[in-house]
Amino acid sequence: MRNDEKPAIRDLPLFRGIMDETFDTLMAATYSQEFPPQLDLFRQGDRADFLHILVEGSVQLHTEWRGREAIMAVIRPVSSFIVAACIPDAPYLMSARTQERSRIIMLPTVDLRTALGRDPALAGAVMSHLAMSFRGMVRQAKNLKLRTGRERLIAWLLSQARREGNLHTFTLPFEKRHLASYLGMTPESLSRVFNALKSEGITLDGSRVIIADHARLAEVAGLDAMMDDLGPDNGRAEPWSPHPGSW
Amino acid sequence: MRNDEKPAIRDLPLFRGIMDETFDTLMAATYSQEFPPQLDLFRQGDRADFLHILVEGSVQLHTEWRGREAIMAVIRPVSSFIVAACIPDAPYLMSARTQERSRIIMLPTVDLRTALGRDPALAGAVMSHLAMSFRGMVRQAKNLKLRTGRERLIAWLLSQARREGNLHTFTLPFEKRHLASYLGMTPESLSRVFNALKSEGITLDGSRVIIADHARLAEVAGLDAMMDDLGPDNGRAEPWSPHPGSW
DNA sequence: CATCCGATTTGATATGGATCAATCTTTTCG
DNA sequence: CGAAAAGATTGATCCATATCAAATCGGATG
Repeated sequence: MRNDEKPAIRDLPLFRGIMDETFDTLMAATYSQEFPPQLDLFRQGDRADFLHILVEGSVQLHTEWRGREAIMAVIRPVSSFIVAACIPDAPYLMSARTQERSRIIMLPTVDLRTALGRDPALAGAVMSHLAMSFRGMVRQAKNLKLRTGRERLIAWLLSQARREGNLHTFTLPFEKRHLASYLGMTPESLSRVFNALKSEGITLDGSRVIIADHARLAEVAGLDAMMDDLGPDNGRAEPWSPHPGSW
Repeated sequence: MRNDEKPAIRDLPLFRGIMDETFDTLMAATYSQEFPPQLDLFRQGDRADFLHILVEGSVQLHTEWRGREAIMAVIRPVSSFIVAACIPDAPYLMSARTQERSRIIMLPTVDLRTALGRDPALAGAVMSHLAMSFRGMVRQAKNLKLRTGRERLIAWLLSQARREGNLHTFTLPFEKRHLASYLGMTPESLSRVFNALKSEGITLDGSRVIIADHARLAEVAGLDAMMDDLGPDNGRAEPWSPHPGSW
């Protein structure tokens, strides 16, 4: 592993509070690898042998069934992924492929498990990570059950703008067909919905998204802290009324 | 809390391996309550003050947005729920209501957190629980993205039959409109799909489901260990080929 | 056991979104 | 730079599923 990567990894939620000794032991057990774009890292059903940490590039977690496929998540650096498969030593539920050239640190689950037994703080960190992962997936399922494709797109665009820190404009971080897949629709439908959104003040210039009036749209679209990932403080503080209309 | 309930609770994945002292301390902090049917236990957005353990009855976790609502999970005894909201001290992402008369043990998150700091085994257990919860929600999201309503229903029926231990017949554990909501469709659609499934050898007698040829259907329907909850050993042992066609 | 009310089913219709096909754009690479 | 490939858009059509309305069914209750 390269030394300039260490600080960022050390600062991951997964490792932040743990003992230096634990961290060093873990890092000593890792392999670091550079992967070309579009490379399959593992497939759903494979035994989860490694905890992965994405240091550079980006990775798609996707799933396939009977010839259909859908992107479940896109990972960006620096973050760990598929922790949940490593803990119970179960097979991966999703496949992974690099989206672009990526550098990935791989930690054998054996070593993770050993460290877990030794450093309670690590267990705590893993716990938090899993809790947040779970909540993220709940959000995704809620989106799929309660919103139409159009609504999911608007919500995603607004959330993404917030994450990027620019409420007015940002560049799509992946191809439109992948966004479509992530949102659970076809590329054709996505294209049409984008067209329809012009009237709402959302315009496209290639892969650049321009949002005319973020605040108004967030209101109209029903952006919701319980359903959308609204940034770092998301769902912690509660500046909204928890029971609208209850008082 | 009633004493005859203790053994079942002690045996929860969440508490199984922990120290007796931890368990006793935790139990001493709990409130036990009996709730009538259809009672709201909490609503999404509420601060997560309690870890819940369902001892008797059944509970629906559901979610609402703009007048639409969907059931995300149905909990049956004995099991803990909404652990994931307690860990990071975040608001509930789902609302809960009793489906029938239910007895619920409530453990203040404060006490849970104290115990977590004292007993590493508890942290381990929570970790496992969260990992499995996450995987369950991934399965649900995969279902929604990759399958049609018809396919989701078939998969659910077959899985349910396995869980109940009778591959041939079982009784629906809740009303059809709730099943529809859980599967992400309207009651009308569910009814029509059931009708269409007669030709596949699935018949309905009131709330009794009869499956003519489970094995054949499981094959035809593409029941999949990576997507369906196939029972206790689900996704652990690997009696299937991880890469169909790879050798 | 008759009544009532909610759950379910059935029917008719509307619509979101998929599919298939063709064209246009952008990127890649010799 | 220019051809080829891949991605995106547009158009036409089809299908799954929602919606709205009405008719049954079935269980709870007095």
